[in-house]
Amino acid sequence: MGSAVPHLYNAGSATGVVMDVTHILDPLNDRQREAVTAPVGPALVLAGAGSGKTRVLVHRAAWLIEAEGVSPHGLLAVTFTNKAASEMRGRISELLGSSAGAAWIGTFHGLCHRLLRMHWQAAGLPQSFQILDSDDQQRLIKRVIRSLDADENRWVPREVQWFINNRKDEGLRAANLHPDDETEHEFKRIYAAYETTCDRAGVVDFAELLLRVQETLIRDPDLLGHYQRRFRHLLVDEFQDTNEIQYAWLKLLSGDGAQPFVVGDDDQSIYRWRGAKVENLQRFQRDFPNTRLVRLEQNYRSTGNILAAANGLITHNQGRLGKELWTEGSEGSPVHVFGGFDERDEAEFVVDKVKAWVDHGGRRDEIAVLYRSNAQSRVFEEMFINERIPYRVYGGLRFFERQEVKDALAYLRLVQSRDDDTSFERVVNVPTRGIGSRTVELIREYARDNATTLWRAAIALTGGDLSSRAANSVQAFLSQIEAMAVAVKGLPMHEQAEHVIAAAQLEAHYRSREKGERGEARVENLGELVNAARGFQYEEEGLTPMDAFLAHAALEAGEGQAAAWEDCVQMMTLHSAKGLEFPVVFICGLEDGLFPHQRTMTDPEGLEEERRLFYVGMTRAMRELYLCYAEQRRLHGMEAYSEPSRFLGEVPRELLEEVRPRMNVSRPVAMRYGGGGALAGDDAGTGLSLGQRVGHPKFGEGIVVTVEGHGAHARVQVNFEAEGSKWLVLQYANLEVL
DNA sequence: GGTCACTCTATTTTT
DNA sequence: TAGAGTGACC
Repeated sequence: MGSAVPHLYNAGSATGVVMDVTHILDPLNDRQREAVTAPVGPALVLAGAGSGKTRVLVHRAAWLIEAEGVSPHGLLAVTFTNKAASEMRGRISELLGSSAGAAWIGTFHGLCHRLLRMHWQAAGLPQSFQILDSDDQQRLIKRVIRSLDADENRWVPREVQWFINNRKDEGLRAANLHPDDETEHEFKRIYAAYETTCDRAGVVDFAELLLRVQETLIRDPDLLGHYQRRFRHLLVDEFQDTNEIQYAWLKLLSGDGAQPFVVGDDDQSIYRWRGAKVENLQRFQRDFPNTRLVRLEQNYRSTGNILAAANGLITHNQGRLGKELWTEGSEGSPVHVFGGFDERDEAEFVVDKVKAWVDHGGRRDEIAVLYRSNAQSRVFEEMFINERIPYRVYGGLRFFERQEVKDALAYLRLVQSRDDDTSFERVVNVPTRGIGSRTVELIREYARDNATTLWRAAIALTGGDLSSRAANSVQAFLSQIEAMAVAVKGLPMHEQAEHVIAAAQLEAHYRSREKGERGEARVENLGELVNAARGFQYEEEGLTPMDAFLAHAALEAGEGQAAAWEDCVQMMTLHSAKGLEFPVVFICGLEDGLFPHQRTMTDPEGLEEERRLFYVGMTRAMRELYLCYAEQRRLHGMEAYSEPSRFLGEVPRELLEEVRPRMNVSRPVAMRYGGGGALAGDDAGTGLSLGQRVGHPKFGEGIVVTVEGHGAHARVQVNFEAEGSKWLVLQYANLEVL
């Protein structure tokens, strides 16, 4: 890697000063250096897992500033998560020995938010616009559906939300849609009504942040020109995860002059389901014809065997850009495979290995247990608790998403922006103050009929059509918010939060509603919220501290779990493991139907994404990788039997080592997960196929929904017309093919 | 307006 | 199995 001779560089034509850039180049290998020092111009770095992707980005930024004489002011670096953004900022400053201050470094959403705050007028937003998180968004959509008298059973809020966000991610407004059928028509109608409601209330959802910026820049060529001239250097992390609008946004900002430097890995694209377009990697090369392509394939993380196993697996995917990881390190141990009897057996195995690791002087936080879906964590948690092994589960409810925190925030938001319907609705009757569903319904109706917000509707109604009792309650609520606004004016933020929480009597509310620990925990969280407000540092200009804090709460929902002070086993889904590394990794629940997940197995693209997910999981491991499955597993309260994951059969067999092969398995080990497994729709030697109509002597007629296993051991799931869905062992079922 | 019992459903997740 | 959501009832 590094050389003893200092690297000198003629720093940018402007300065003519010769800089010592040793600290930037020394820690890099040849490929990384090639990427970092690429001539100013579009560049695409295909960075395999563990190949130093972040390092390249960070060093590129430093290189541009120190060697090319680029002002940090002209630098824009984009990531997907707040964590990645702050890491990048920190590392760049560290490398520069000074702050990267003027550079814009942040998430797509964070940067767009910043632009909207600066140019709220151009964007057509109220100055105090508020941000909806997905929970707020879903509630609002639900309300919109009701207000349209659409059938809630047919138009499921979740699905509508999905639809709207997908359209926005594609850059499409309701007005841009041309529905072909009734369903699409209705979606469009709801979308349009949702847009109107958001505009009226001055609220913006996540996807809107991007779309609104995009539209504003297109509408205002001066503004666009300004930013195009300013940001000549764009750095993008995790490029394979960009969606349509993010790509369009980058391209727009690039204009003719900017030099995007993007880093990504098509093999780690695991977010297609939420709109990410791997194709953007190829599109980039087409759209920026002189793109310099650099591949980073040297891996600094895993042993040779682990890499070979991962490489072997991923070759089963079609249409890859092509990349093969290698290492100068040792081969290490083989990849261990464990087949448990059931999920408890699987968990016990992990427990044993954890204990052994710790007994040999290892730390628990060097171990990660990865699984496909969150529900799988339970067995491990129970087992870890029994065995007194500290653990930490990632994911789950985040601080700013907690009910009590959101209630308090809603008060603060109302104080800030009276028209925020989402917040109004949330707290009109929390704590209960005699404003029942009937009254709220009247307010909604009035708001809808008069095209106004709930707040204004409430004001209008107190002087009119409400019963005197209801009118009094509503009036009391309105006055209370106004009083809060007055009382809070000019106070430091944490005192504002304190005041609002006290005035709304939220503590008493939670204490009385949930006795004992749960209620107490909520009260504590309210205290934490005050602390968060106290410690909040804001640097954005042109925005009140409170607006900044509220935006922060929405954009950065906080940690999933309290920070682990103890040395804990790390547990998380494969998705959340991306970007992390651990000496010891367990990938659990490797069974067909669970991983690859049932719902992806019928779709070849979905299956490839699952395979990439497995690849991501494997490449998290530095030294020891355990692949585990269970033959039988309790799922949704029912016992289910399944075959080991087809992916196991795609890992070169010579790299695998069976741990404690089960004695009662008659098939030879090599046959257990051979040859890629049966594809869905295959009859797997049972003579039955999915969708087949069958008759049963007792249950009548039905349709085969699932086929598992082979020959006489096979089990089928049949959806009977009369009896519903049943699992049957083929050997005894006496099914008649119809 | 609050409680209880019943039904329904059941990836992955950041912002 | 468990959690959310709903509707009936007090």
